[in-house]
Amino acid sequence: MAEAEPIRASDPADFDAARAEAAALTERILELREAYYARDTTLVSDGEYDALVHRLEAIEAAWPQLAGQDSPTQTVGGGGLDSTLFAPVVHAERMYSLDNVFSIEEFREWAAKVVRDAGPDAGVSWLCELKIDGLAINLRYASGELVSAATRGDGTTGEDVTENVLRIAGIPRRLAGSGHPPLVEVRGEIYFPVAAFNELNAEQTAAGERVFANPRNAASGSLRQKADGKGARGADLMERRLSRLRMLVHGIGAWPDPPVATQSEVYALLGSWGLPTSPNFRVFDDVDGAVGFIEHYGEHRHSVEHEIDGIVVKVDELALHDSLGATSRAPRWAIAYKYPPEQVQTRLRGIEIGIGRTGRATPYAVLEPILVAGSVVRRATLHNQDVVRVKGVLIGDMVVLRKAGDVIPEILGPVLELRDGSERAFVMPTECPECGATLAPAKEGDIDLRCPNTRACPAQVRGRIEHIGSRGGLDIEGLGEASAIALTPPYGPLDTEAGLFDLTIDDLMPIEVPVLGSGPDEIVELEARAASEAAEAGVAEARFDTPFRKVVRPARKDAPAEFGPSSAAEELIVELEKARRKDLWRLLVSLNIRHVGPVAARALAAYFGSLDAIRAASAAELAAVDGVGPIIAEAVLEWFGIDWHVEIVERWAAAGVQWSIPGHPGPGAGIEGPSGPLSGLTVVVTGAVEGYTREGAEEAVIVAGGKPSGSVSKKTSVVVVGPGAGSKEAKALELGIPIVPAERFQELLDGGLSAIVPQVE
DNA sequence: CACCCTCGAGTTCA
DNA sequence: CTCGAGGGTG
Repeated sequence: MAEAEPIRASDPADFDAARAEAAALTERILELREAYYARDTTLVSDGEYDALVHRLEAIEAAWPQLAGQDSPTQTVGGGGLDSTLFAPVVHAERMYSLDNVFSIEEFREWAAKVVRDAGPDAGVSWLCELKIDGLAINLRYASGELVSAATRGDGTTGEDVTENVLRIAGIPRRLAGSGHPPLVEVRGEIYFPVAAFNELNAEQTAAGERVFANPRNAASGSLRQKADGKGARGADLMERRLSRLRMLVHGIGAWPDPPVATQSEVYALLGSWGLPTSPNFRVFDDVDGAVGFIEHYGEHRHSVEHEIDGIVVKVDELALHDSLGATSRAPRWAIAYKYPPEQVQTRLRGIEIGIGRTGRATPYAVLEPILVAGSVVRRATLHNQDVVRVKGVLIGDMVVLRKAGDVIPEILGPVLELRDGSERAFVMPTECPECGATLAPAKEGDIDLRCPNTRACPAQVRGRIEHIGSRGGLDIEGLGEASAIALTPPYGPLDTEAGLFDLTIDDLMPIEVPVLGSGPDEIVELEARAASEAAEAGVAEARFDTPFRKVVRPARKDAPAEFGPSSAAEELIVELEKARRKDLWRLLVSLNIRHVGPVAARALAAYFGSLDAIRAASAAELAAVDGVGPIIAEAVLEWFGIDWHVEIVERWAAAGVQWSIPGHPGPGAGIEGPSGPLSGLTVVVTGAVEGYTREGAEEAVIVAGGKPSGSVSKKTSVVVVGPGAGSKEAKALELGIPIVPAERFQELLDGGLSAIVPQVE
């Protein structure tokens, strides 16, 4: 294996260097290939040629936006494709590739040059369309009949995939209308819709097959399948894959004198022939319009059914195409603006275990840091040991990484081609990395392993305390992840949450945590680093942060420094004081009873009115509450059966926590929510609503008598949509559910749906 | 008993 | 955000 130089994607300064090197490599490889295939000349050894290709692959792995379908790593001779399987087809007119730009600045430079070259009198308009991440295809029609469908290949010669293309929905064998030219080539892109691509990869994973790195590879792989001795299962699978492909056309070739003057008219013509054209294109007569288009789709890449890896900008006037001409590779009248990639490859350095607040052991991937969709990712969850096995990743693998829903990093699978034998399998540890207890399944046959040391495992105590402070719990400002770390062993005094409300400023002041970074599982590493740094500097001790203490008076030469509480410490004590009288349901959530989150807790609190009543209830009485079934009832009973749990309740009560709803008439009463303008309505709030936090908006819905919900379904009555809304708005439209703009949220709260509906389209 | 909702839990980074 | 699983309903 040609072990390439380490390449870092996070350094933008390196990008230009990588791009230049990739261009040079591409040129050299194509030159060697041309000599080999066309002139039967071997200029370098096979080994040297392979080294060049590997180097290019390594660069493309680090900067996927450099890997286009015309890269030598993608075309004949690069990926070990067996081109003999498909008959070669010589395109009637050469299929060009496009030059790329990677910034608005470069795009403007290109546009300025086009305007200059077009001449002073030419009015240039810009046709902008989405660059589909798919596979370029050339359809040849003779007098309206499809005679062949071929891949792009090297631009001159492609592969005949007519058989398979004919099974793709929407590609006509015979063009609609009449007056077709004796010969025309229609250029387009075959692609996998994103939803189908995700399904396909899930199926591949389940079947133990390799995942496709991107929709382009998936489209290519599907289209190159051969119907042969694979049996009924193979044929069926092939049919299923082909039926999921789609195509959009975006150009013509080999037609010397088309009866149109602009590219946009070409699209209208193609549409009239019954060919699928994209609805998402626009023509602008100034460059700013094109820039706006590029920026718009940069933010809405997921609002179309196919993957977009950029925007193609073409000069609309066909006359200018001729006068501008082309270089040897690409036309001068079109350019591809490439967005940064959302799917990348990086090295899997290791797999470690995290312990959650319920004790569940979760393996997560430690990755070579890499830039994906706008942020540097270092870790990604692997859920459990089964998922690790199913994904088939080994420690040391290059892995394909993406951000699911643009947020959560997800490992899709290993890049098998880049294995060199040094990778090793992950072995699930048998001991809790935080407390050393033996991990075991909670029940016979469970996949998840758990740390059984519920009471004392520092990771679990820390997790529970963080949960208590969270928005869905007691919502204590100043009690987040960092404070939870500081308050629990090995740094703080809380070995369980029972003592939370007994904390005083004096307890907080002595706390010290290692100064570097944050994050529970990095602590060990950080301590080591802090210690070694301290040793190097000749200091006796590692450097520590004191989150709850600050120097009040600087030390004079011979006097010791004086300390006082930090504002964080004072805030925490004040917030804890306030928390003692928060709603009963919040206190219930804070007990960390399994399956009891904000919703179940609200139901229980409203029905019973006090913790004593809940504690006194039988399983049947608990399950009588709407939204509570046998499992939750059993979890509640079990929770109260454990001594140290009861101790939490008692110590909190002794510290002034109010375990009841004042004025509640007793069990069984008070099940009616407040009635108001929104009675009986289920309301989903998505995006930003001015004047409200998400929590606050939900609270407001409850006060108005409505039921807030996080997901849109048939049962949803109305969806409030603010700026930044995502898939929920689309879902609401799909289901025909009324949508209310955020500005009118207040009207909705005051007057109910009837105040809004007559004015909603 | 087979659905379809909804809820809970885990999760990443700025 | 996504997954899996609890709970309610036809």
